[in-house]
This record gives sequence, structure tokens and C-alpha cells, in this order.
Amino acid sequence: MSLRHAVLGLLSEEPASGYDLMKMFEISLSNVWPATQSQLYGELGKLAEAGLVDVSAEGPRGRKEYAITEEGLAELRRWITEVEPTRVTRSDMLLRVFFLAQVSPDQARAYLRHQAELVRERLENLEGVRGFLREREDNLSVHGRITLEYGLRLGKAQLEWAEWAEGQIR
Amino acid sequence: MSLRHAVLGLLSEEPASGYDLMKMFEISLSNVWPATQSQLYGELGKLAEAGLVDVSAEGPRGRKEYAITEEGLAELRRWITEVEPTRVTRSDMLLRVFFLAQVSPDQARAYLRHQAELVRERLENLEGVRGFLREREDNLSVHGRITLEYGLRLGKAQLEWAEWAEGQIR
DNA sequence: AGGACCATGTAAAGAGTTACATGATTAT
DNA sequence: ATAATCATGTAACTCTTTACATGGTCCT
Repeated sequence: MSLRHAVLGLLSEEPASGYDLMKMFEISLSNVWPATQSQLYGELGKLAEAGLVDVSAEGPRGRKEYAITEEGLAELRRWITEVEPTRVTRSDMLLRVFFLAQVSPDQARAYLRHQAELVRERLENLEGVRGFLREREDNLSVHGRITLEYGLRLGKAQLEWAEWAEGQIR
Repeated sequence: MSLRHAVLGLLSEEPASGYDLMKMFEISLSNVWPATQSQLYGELGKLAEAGLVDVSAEGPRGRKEYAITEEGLAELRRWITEVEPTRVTRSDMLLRVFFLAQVSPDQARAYLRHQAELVRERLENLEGVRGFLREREDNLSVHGRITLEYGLRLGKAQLEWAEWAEGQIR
């Protein structure tokens, strides 16, 4: 149930509407915990019902601004410190590598080369995020940079692996 | 729909029953594409209905052995070479890092230290898999080693990141 | 007036998890 | 005998995705 905590986390910085959250998910959480608009509105409803958030204001166009409650903040902290992260690794990219014997060595190498290219693009994209984050000093940016560094480091490792793997075929 | 292709991939090596596949998923695919027993039997039914696999033999205790069809093999190859891998990264571990400002610096550092420890355990586990794979020369083992190398390299990057990140707090 | 954007919601389908349910065969 | 393992299946629930549906407000 991490979507719930992603929403609580964003609301712990400042109150926001479903629409605002949607934008925040797109900008800052898309690489960590993507969510759709549809999911967001549903979750906000459940969160309000559970008393973890409140409708703090209403605006034009039926806008409802939600604020985290004390209970919600407590739940967020409990989740951060007490709940063990679940390790679910599902990678259809890697699944293909596992079965690469089913295609020709040329196709296999092309596949790995293509993966390397995709990772390069992703790294460029992350460098863009780095630029966006530079100079900003709020909580989310500080920890956003730490999270970003994770993406950068793992991306580089992935790139080196893809290049190495290509050399391993035949 | 990658579960489908994971099953096709395993069946491309040799025919197997749902029970056999279950064991194979546990041993070799648990770090790449985990699946439950329940999912497997459902998928085999759908795969048979779609003509991608056949019941090739029946044994004691209602055992049904499935074999991949030509159509199934074609679909597997198409999926490997033509379908773009989907990049879905969801990490509740990283999500917590993003919101680490909500707990004390001590708690935050403890969290990162704990993550480092978990990665170390995971790396040890992967070294065990490496031992298991050593000397084996079948298709799945060869590509299994390439897949394993991925886990090892990314695990190491993750470990270094966690240690670096701990130093970044305050 | 019209386009861009703000804003919320519902429905249906697909995937994955957990638990339940049942029974046969093999080895000690 | 009985425990371990082989073997298959269903049900209920949660999460995620995609599509549909609707309308208000702001800016030029």
C-alpha cells in the first residue's frame, strides 16, 4: 500500500488538490512511484475516509484541497521507520535476456545494444531532472537529489552491464 | 503480459507441468519475474486456449505436461525482438528516501544503514546462485549468468549509494 | 468565441497476492 | 501408517491501467 504513503508524503510538505498531486507525481515521483489520475482520486477518497487527510479548502471548479492530519503524519512516519521495504523485482527487460537463446546471436546483441541506448537516454533525462533540482533547497529537493543519485548510479551500472553483456554473446 | 512470456520461455527449453514450472520459477526466475502457483495454473489454461502451448502428456495425480507449440515459439521470439520493454520502476525503498525529511536525521541514517545491510544480504544470496550456476552449460544457465551479473552489479551500485547517502544526511 | 488548462469522478479489465480446498503417490 | 511431496484448481481481494464522461475557469 505505498501509493497511500506517496500521497501522504507529498501532503506532508503542503496541502494540495488531486489535480496538484497529479502534477507532482508526474514531475517528481514518476521515476519512483508512478500513479495515474484515476488512482489518485480514489486514494484521496479512501485516505479522507480513514481520517489520514482532511479537505482543508474548496475552490473553483469543485476543487478540493486536502491536508494531512496528525494521524496521517503519524502513519507516514510509522511506515518510513517501521515497515520493511518489499523487494519486488520484475523486469521484462531482464526476462528477455534470460531467454535470449531463442533468438539469433545477432538479434541478441542488437537487443542488448538497444537496451544500452535506452539507458543512455534515461540517463540524459535524469541529468535534466538534476538541472531542475539544482539550487532548490526544500525538503523534497534535498531528498530528491539523493533519490536522483540512485537513478544515476544504477543507470550507469546498467549501461556498463549492457555493454559487457553484448560482448558475452557467442 | 510478461508472465505469459516467462512461461513460454521456460517451456521453450523443455516440456513441464504447472508444478514443474512453479519450481522453476522459485529457483531461477524469482529475482526476475516472480509468480505464484495460482497465477501459473491460470496462465497455463489461457495459453492452452490460445494455442501457444499443448498438453503433451498426462501423468499420475492428474499431472498435465505442457509443451510449447510452433505458434508459441513464434510469439516468444516476437516478444523478445519486437516488443519494447516497459520501464516500470516502483520502489517503496526509494519512496521512503524521498520523504526521509519526515523523520529525525538519526532515524534517516539508520534507515539507510539498514538498506545497505539488506543489499549485502542480497548480494550474498546472489553469490550463492552463482555457485549453483557454475559449471552448468545449458541455455538458461548461460543467460542466467548474464542476468545474475546484472543483479550483482546493480546490487553493488546500490550498496555504494546507500553508504554515500547516509553521509549526505545533515 | 475558442482553446488551454483546471478539476473531479466512474467503469471495466488485467495482474498479482493470499488463502482455501482437495486429493494422489512415494518413501520411510 | 504417516509424512513429505506431487499436483491441480478456485475465490476473494487489492492494485494498476486505460478509457470514458463531464464540466468550469481563465486568457487572448
